[in-house]
Amino acid sequence: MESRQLAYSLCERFPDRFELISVDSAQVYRGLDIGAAKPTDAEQRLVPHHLIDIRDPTDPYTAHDFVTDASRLIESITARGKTPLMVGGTMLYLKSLRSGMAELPSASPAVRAALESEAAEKGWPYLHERLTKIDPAAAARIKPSDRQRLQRALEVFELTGRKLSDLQSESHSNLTLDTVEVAIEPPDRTELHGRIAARFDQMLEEGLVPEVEALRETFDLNPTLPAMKSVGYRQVWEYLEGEIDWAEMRLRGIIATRQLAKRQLTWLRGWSHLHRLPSPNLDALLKIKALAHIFG
RNA sequence: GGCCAGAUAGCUCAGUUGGUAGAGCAGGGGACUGAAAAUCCCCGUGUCGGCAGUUCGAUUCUGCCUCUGGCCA
Repeated sequence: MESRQLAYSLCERFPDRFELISVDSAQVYRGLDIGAAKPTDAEQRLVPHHLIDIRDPTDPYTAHDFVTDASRLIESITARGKTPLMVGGTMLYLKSLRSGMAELPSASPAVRAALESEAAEKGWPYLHERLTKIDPAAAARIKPSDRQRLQRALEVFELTGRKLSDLQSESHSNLTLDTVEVAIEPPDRTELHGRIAARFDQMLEEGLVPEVEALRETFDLNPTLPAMKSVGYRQVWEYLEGEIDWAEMRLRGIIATRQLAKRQLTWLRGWSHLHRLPSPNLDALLKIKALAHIFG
C-alpha cells in the first residue's frame, strides 16, 4: 500500500525519468476506484500510469494479459529512454512476468460451462479421477477440492488434446528483465491489522457502497466476475443482495483484506533478491546498491 | 423478588447414556502457469462458570453460589 507513495517520491526526485506500470488485478477495471485504492487523478498526473482503467469489469483481465501488456510497455518505455517502475501487489502477475508463462489456450467460457455442469452432475472428485487418467502429473499436483485449477487442467486438455503438465514444462517466455525488487516490510501483525481495519472504514466513508451500486447500474455484472470477487466488492455485493447486514459486510471486508495481505506476505517470503525496506523512505531506497546504475 | 433457559477454544455453538471434548468462523503457516484481491492445503489442551456432594472416576448427575438472557411480579 505504501509502495506507491515511495514510487511517487522517487518520481518527484527524478522528474521525467520514470513511467509507472500498475501491477494490480483490480485497478485494471474501470469504475473500481475506492475499493481498489486506485491512484487519484492528481496522483496520476504526477507520472504516466499504465494498466489502469483498461477494462470494463464485465471483461476479465488475466495474468497472461498482464504479461503481454507489461512486456510491450517495458519495451516502449525503455525505447523512450525512461525507466519502467512496476508498482502493485498482484504477486502472480509479477511472478509470471519474471518467469514467463507457458503457451496455453485462453479460457473458453463454453468449455468451462460444460465442465461446471458435469461437475454438478457427477461431482468434482469424478473430474479429478478423469484428470488422473489423462494427466497424472497435473492430477497429483491439483487437489480434487481445488476446482479452479482442476477445471483449468481439464479445459486445456479439451482445447488442445494435450496435457497441461507437458505444455507447462515446454515453452517459457525468454524475456530477460534486469530488475531491482523492493518491498516495504510491514509492521508487526497487530499493527498491520489495525491499519487494514482503518483503511476499510475509510473506503466505506468515501462511498464504497454507492460505488458498487453505480457499477451494478452501469454494467451487466454478476458475482462470478473476477472484478466482483475482489476484496471489498464481493462483500458489498453480498450486502446489496441483502445476504448480510452492514456490520457483517464491514467485518468480512476487513477479514478478506487481512487474508489477502497474508497471502502477499507468503509470496514475498520466498522471493529471492528482494530488498526489504522498513518504511517508505526515499533515502533508504536510494541507498540500495543495485539501483546505483540508474541514478549514477 | 419468583420461574425458566444458558454458562464448553479468541467468537458462534455441538457433544460426552459418567472414563477430562470437537465443528464452523477468526488467527497462524504453506501452495500458487490465461479468475490470482482468485482457488486450495495443513495447524485446535481448553481450570468444559465457581464451590461442595454422590462416585473408583464428574465437564457430564445433585445442591448451593455467581453471571447472562427471557418470562412473571
